Amino acid sequence: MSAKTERTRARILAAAIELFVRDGFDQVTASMIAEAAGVSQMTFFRYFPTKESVLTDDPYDPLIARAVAVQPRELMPLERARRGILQAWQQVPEPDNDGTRIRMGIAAANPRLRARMLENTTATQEAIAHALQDTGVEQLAAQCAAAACLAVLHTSLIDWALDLDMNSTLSDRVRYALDQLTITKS
Amino acid sequence: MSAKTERTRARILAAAIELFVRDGFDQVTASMIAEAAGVSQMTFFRYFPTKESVLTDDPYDPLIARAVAVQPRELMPLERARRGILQAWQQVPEPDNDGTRIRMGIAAANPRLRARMLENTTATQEAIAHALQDTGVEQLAAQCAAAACLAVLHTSLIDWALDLDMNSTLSDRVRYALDQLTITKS
DNA sequence: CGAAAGAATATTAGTGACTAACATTCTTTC
DNA sequence: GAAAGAATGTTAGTCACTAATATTCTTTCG
Repeated sequence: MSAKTERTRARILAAAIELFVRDGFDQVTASMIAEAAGVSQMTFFRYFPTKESVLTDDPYDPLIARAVAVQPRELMPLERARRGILQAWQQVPEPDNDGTRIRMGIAAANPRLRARMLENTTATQEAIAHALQDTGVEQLAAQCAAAACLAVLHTSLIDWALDLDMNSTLSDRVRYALDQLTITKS
Repeated sequence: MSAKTERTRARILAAAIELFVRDGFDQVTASMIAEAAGVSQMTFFRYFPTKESVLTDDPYDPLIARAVAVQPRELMPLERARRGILQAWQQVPEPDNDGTRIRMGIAAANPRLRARMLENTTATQEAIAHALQDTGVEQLAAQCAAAACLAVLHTSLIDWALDLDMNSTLSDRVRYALDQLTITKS
């Protein structure tokens, strides 16, 4: 119910990553992963609903919405979303540079997987938008602010995952990326 | 090579839309569309590489990149991308409220299709980002500006497609949405 | 300890989105 | 009006994913 389940899951995930790295995501079939992990194809899909979910399932952030809701109401919607995400992000530990970064790197290199990752942020986007709307922001404005911030967050994640030289930390990039949303035109 | 081809394509498209509207995207198979259009399943895939592409293929944007590249270099990257998209958009005719809007409405209601639409903007995003980088903008900054603008554009398209009351035109919304990216904080 | 309950897994078979290979039927052109 | 070339059909196959049912662990409790 738990110990074995977790071991199996870990085995499948490790086998999948290894094959993806070696042969490329599209060249690897679900059956190949299953065989490498010593389970049946059926079992693979019990642990991961889709082949893509091996890479793109990330239990992102329910706390972002709360951080957005708390921002001062005088600010413009975009600025409130921006600051909320920034604050929420600082409370999250820097992701381990082993697993997460490798998985993100594979996903970042594949357009379909990138789109999938963005799709997974839909819930967060809705949550942010609703938090803004609850304090009087118009619907389209709220959706746009949320979408822009998450797009930028997503972009910085990809940039980090693809930067093999590891020039700076992820949170540095997130901060920098979110700053791009500030137009400081004189 | 042309007359017949176009007629066939139109027949397939019309049949697909009708079935999608009646039964829902996921309930309709490619074979059903083919049969309704009086062609073989093979022929369907010759005209539309994927079932999703019936709805999500939009030859929008090669001109956007050019419009971005032309913007004054003194402006911040985000502002340049924003104005470029805005100008490019104004040169495009308001989409016919029949076909386009119905198709977009179906796509907007389905998370997988929304992701597909976003994926299709990848090329445009790269083009915008490169146009900015060619004038000295840093890579991550350029990518962020492009991603934010396209996310907002995408958001306004969805909003328009799902607004059954048709309160305002698409270009009105695009303008409004892009304006959200301007933080006019004192 | 040992059997019954419950979870995890395997097997088999099927659907639906696509693709490749090849044959066949238009259309066009000279 | 036939030859060249394009569009279409047929057949068969792969791969992601699902449903149903059988089977093998694990656990737990008497």
